[in-house]
Amino acid sequence: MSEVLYLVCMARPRTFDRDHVLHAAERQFRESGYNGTSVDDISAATGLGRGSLYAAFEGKHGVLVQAMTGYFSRLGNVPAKVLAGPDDGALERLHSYLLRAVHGVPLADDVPPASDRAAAACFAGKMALEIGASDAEVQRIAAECFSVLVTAVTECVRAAQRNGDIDPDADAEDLAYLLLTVIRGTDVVGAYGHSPARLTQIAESAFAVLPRTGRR
Amino acid sequence: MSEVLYLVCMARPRTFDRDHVLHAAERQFRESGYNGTSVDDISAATGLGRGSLYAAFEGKHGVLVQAMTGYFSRLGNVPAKVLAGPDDGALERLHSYLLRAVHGVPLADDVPPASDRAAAACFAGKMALEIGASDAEVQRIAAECFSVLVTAVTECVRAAQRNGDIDPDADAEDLAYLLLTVIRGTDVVGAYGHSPARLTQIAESAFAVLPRTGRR
DNA sequence: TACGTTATTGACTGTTCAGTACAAAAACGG
DNA sequence: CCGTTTTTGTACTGAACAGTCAATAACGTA
Repeated sequence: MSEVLYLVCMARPRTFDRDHVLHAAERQFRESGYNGTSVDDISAATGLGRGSLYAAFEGKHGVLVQAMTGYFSRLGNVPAKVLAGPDDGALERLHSYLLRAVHGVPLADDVPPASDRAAAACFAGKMALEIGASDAEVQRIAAECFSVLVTAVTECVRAAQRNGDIDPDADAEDLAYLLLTVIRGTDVVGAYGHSPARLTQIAESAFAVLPRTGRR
Repeated sequence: MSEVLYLVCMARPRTFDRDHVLHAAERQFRESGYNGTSVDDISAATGLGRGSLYAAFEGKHGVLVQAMTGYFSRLGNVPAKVLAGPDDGALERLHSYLLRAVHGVPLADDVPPASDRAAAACFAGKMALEIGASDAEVQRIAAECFSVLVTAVTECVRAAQRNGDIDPDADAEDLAYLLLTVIRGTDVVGAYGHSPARLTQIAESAFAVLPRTGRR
């Protein structure tokens, strides 16, 4: 055969932006859930044909996994960034984070406050609750997302403790788990149809009950 | 014809127990979600043929709605019963309820502590999060479940306030929403794969941060 | 301009889906 | 034992499903 080893040879470049496609798929999964979304839905939402989808990712499940990974790498470090800073303002950063988080998770700088409820809930959490019990990989990614949040919030609580705002006897990690459980809980409560004002109130209550220094 | 008007004539009675069937369907929906459950799955889980299913309920969606309604009427009044009582023990009842709720919602008297995680999460909450955004009826039923919980917990918080255990200046309903948000949140956190011990810790933390009388 | 390579496209496959139709069987009062 | 009504299981239907594939298009290189 005349195979002359064309080692350096460019082929047709892909015309879509990978991250953009995964983000569109994420929106679709958010809206309809995993089992409620068909490959055609993904195809329509992303503009990619079925063939391209199977070539670039690995079928429906591959799209989900990579969309979750993309979600994580896009927003996973936002809370840490938002919560980091001098001990002085730690409590206020925690307060501000809580209020924002219940309305549209790790808000990126440019992302609007949350178009609707479905877009606000934690993507990883929603997928974990739907299929995490029977999909170890999904559960793993979701757990990783949450773990990063726990670390960031714990660190901020510790900062507030150092600054004398939060009771130094309290376990910082326990408080972090509590606050993040509240945030995840608002995803469910929001799904019941409660108003944003109610969710804000819940976040304020959670902040208000934090054990402050010198109160007892 | 020889139609002699047999007006009074009993026909074949159904052999299955309606509530039992709906409970089995609930377990299936819990395990696989709504969109992840096929009518054949329901048929297998309940032991009923398709014909009987469509005759007794109204297709898949009808089974879900009636299973949720059954869930509500089966367990909806349990929290109120568990939380009701003299002001004296209100705080302890709240404590006990919190601890039990995170491991397997409105525990009935005979129901074991929760076979697995999927069985522990609130059925209404899980369905609401999966399809509530596009299914008004499901959202309505779920919201009704939650509303009853809020009422029961609020009442218990008020009792604890009257007894001097909880800060009387705190808004009882706000605290109830907060506690219930924590409970719902543990459904999500549990889906991440966290241990029951962790969920217990979260519940204990939530209880510990409740504003007590005379602390400030 | 011709070639190798990869992306894209849309049609195709066999399967599974929700819902319907229907015949057979079962259980009751008479 | 009979007539009636309901249950019950099965077979069917058209649509939707996930996944595959061959043909075509677009590129850098020679």
